[in-house]
Amino acid sequence: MKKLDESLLLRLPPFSQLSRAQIRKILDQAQTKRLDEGGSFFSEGEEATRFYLLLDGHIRVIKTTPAGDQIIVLHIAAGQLFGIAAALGHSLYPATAQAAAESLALSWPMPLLQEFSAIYQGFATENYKVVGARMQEMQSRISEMATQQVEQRVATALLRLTNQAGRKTDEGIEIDFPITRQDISEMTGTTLHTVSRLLSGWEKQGIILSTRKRIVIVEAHQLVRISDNLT
Amino acid sequence: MKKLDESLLLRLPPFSQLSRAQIRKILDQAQTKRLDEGGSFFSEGEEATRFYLLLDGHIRVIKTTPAGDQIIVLHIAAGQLFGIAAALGHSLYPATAQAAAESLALSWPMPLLQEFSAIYQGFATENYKVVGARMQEMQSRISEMATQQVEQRVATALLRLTNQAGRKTDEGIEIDFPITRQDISEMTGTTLHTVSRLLSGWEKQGIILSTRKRIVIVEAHQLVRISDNLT
DNA sequence: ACACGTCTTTGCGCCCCGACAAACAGCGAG
DNA sequence: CTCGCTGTTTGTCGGGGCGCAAAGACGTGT
Repeated sequence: MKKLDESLLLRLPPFSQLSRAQIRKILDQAQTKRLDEGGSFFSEGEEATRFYLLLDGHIRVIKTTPAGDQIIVLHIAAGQLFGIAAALGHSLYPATAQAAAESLALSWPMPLLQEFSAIYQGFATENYKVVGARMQEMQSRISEMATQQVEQRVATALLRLTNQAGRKTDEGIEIDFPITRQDISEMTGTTLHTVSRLLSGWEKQGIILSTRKRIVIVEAHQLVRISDNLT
Repeated sequence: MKKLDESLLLRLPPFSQLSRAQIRKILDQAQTKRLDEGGSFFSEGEEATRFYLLLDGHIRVIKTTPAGDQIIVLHIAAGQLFGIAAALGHSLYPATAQAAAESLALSWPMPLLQEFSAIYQGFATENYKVVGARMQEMQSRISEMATQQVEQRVATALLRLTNQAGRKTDEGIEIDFPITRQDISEMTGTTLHTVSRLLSGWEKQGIILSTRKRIVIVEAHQLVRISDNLT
C-alpha cells in the first residue's frame, strides 16, 4: 500500500495501461510476502489458492521427481507473474516456487485472476504472453536436452541466466542472484561435479569468473561458440 | 459441412455445449484439409494464419534445432485443437505439425480464435486446459530427460503413447498410428540404434510385440516397472 | 579467533550409449 | 517377379560423464 508500490506496478506490463485508481483498487486486495533465500511461496501439490507477482528478487521453480531428485524447471525474474497455472485448469500448484535470493511478492486470491483478466484490458493478454514465453523456453530446453552435450547445455544455461538476470559490471555480466553448481546441474540435468569441472575449465580460459555462489561471464561470445558446438 | 461433421463436433470438448445452429455457423467458416502421412499442416517459422482442430488421424509436432536435428515435441490425438500458439503472443508457428498417419482437420482464420473464445462459453476454458495439459507434459519430459536413463525414457514414451493413442487388441494395446524407431528416438533424445536394441530386448521378454511401424504393448506393467527404474 | 557447515574442487574407474558399419526384412512400383 | 527404398537388426569400439570418495576453500555464527 505504499506509494512506492503504486508507481512500481504502473511500470509492470500486466498493469501498465491502468489508471491510478484502478491500481489502488488492485493493491487493496493484495497481500505482501517477503522471503529469505530458500523460502517457498508455495509448494508442488498444494491447492492453488493465490497467484503472485514478483516485485523484487529471483525465484526458481522446482519440480521433484517420483524418484526424489529435484530439477529446476524455470527461473522467474522481478516483474513477472507466477503461480497462474490454475488459469490453465489446474487446481494444484504443479511445482514449487522457491526464493533464489531474498524476494518480495504480491499475491491475490485465485478467483481474482479471472476477474482481472475480464475487467482490465491488457492483463489477460499479458498473461498469455507469459505463458507463451514459458512454453517456448520449455520447448527449447527439451530440444537442448535431447540433442546437446552436457558442455553445450551448461553454456546455454549460463547464457539464458545472463539474459534473464544479467547485471553489467566492469568485469563482465554478472548473474544477479546466488547460484550454486548444484543449481546449474539441476537446470541442465547433470551432476554438480561435472558442472564444477566445466566452470573451472572455463575460468582457466578466462571465459568466466567465479567465486562461491557468484558467476560473472567475461566472454559471452565464447560461451555462444561452445553452446553452438563450434568447439 | 456434412452432417457427419456436425455431430462429430458436438462430441468434442471445445464445442460440447453449443447449439446446432452455433455449430453450423462455426462450420461454415471452416476449411477442411486432408493430408497423407508425412504431409504438414504448417511449418515452423511460417506466419500463424490459421488454427486447427484434428478430426481424425494423428499429428506429431516437430522442432528442428539450429544444428539440424529434429525432435518430436509432442503428439496430438483426434479431437484436439492445435496451432493455437498465436493466442499466446506468437505471430509465427513455433513448430511443424506433421501427419503421423492420414489425417483430417478443420481450420479457421486465426482472428476467429479470439472471437470464438469471447462468444462461446467453454471454448476459451477448453483452450486453456489444452495449453495447461501440454505444459505439464512438457515439464514432465524435461524432468525425465534430466533424471532418467535412456531405457526408462523409452519405456515412459511408449506408455505415454499408449495413453494418447492406445487401441485395445486381443494381443494387448496397440499404438494406433505408424511409428518408427527413429520417431521414438526423436521423442526420447537418443538414437534409433539404441531404441532398436531396447525394443528387441523387450520383445524377447514378451513385454511388447513389434513389426515394421507397429508396436503392441503386451505387458504394460512391466514397462511401468522399467520406467520407474525398479529394474 | 575458532569451529562448523556449506560449497567447491579434483581424482579414478566404470559403464552406458553414441558413432560407424554392414546386412537383413518388408513393402510398393514397375 | 524383381528391383529399390525404407525401416530394422546386430556387432564392435571408444569416450563422455556419472558415481564414489576425499580434501580443500569460503563464509558464518558464537
